Amino acid sequence: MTDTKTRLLDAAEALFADHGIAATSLRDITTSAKANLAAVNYHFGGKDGLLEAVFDRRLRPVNRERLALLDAFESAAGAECVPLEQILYANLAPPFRTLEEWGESGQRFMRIVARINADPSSRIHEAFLRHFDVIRTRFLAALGRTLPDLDPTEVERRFHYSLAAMLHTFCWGAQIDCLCAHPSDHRERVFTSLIEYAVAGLQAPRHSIDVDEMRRLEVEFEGAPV
Amino acid sequence: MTDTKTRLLDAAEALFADHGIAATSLRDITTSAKANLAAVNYHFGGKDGLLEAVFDRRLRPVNRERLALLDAFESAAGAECVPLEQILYANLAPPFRTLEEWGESGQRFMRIVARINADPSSRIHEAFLRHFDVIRTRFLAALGRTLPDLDPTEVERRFHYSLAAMLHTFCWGAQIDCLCAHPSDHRERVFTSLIEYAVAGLQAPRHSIDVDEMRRLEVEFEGAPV
DNA sequence: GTCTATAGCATGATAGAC
DNA sequence: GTCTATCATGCTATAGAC
Repeated sequence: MTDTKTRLLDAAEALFADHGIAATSLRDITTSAKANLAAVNYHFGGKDGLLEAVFDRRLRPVNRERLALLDAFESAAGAECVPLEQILYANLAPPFRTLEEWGESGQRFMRIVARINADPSSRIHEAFLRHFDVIRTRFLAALGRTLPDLDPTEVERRFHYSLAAMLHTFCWGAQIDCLCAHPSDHRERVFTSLIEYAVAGLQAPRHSIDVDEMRRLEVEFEGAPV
Repeated sequence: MTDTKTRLLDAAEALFADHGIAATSLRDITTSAKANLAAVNYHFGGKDGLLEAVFDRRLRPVNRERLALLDAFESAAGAECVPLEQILYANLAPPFRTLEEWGESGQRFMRIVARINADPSSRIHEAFLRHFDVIRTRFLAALGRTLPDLDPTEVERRFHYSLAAMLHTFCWGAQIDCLCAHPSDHRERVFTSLIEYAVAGLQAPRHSIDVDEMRRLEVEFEGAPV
């Protein structure tokens, strides 16, 4: 039998992911972990501490690996800028590897991450964001070097779009048909698909679309029978 | 004074968005709405009914407008396929318009949508998804016609990436510096930025990246000093 | 370090007067 | 349609035995 602390973390991770964080009570967790109700307060100081410990445990190694990968690619590039696909690979490969190595548990964890990310009102949201401070800075810098002609504001926007696509995939991967149509090579395909999409998006030419023209088209058809 | 039902909807929308759904009690809502505690059960049958009514109220007109726009562009295209940017415009313009027309209230609503979307365990999640059944089918069909050479599975994946970028923007728009650096023309810029990014992403060439090569590069640097 | 027991409070829902 | 009053349940957190 693993120790109480680990059993609590495992149980909390599973329940938070499956039923939501707010909907999961300490009773649910301690019952599932076959631990005592008071154990949570003893080991983690409360529910918030437990939640923080849950994502600390997995997020820390993932983000360390992300930085290591970016370092490696930057070394390989020397004075050149790092190719876009390598920057995205450095960002995506570690969580995907976690998904594989941790199995069900990894999938559940990613769903928790997606949920906290979408809920800025969560009390631990700030602590959550702090995990990404360095990541954000380093990856934005790398992207800026590779896309020198793009307004830094626009670089940041597009970086966020790419992160959103990734998080959405982790959150929905198990449920959207198209994302798991072929279970065997599923993850590998999605991984490649995400990078291809984001590389193209990040490189999108500016002023390539004419919004006003579509507005005109829209007005033309206003009041047309629906 | 507006009627109780509307006041309850307004109060619930604001509180759900600002503090989260689970963290908002019926007491918070009825107090804020200057209504009686029992009013929620009378008008909506309970908390879930209220939540469903909250997003029904705004989602229905937005999705109706989406379909109307797509219809208009398909009419304009005749036998041709609808250009990608028009399909994305039809999907994006209605929620952006809502954001403008409803002001603060619209922003809050979008945050609720993003939150429910990221939380598949919510009891009303199924009801939520039903709002998008027709949208999903119609837009996927249009995309498939415009991208005939792309595997339908891949079309669906990329459609999801694009939706994710949009939702993420609605959820974070007010908080990420880069998304609101220039308040005056902020929304117009983000709107255009999103379409440019998604159009490029949807058109991404397949097999344009070599994952294995990056894996080799990674192994080469394995164990390098971090 | 783990347990039992319980304090102290907030919750969603409802019954029934008006 | 709106109110008051209350029920039954669930919650987190803690005190104190072992």
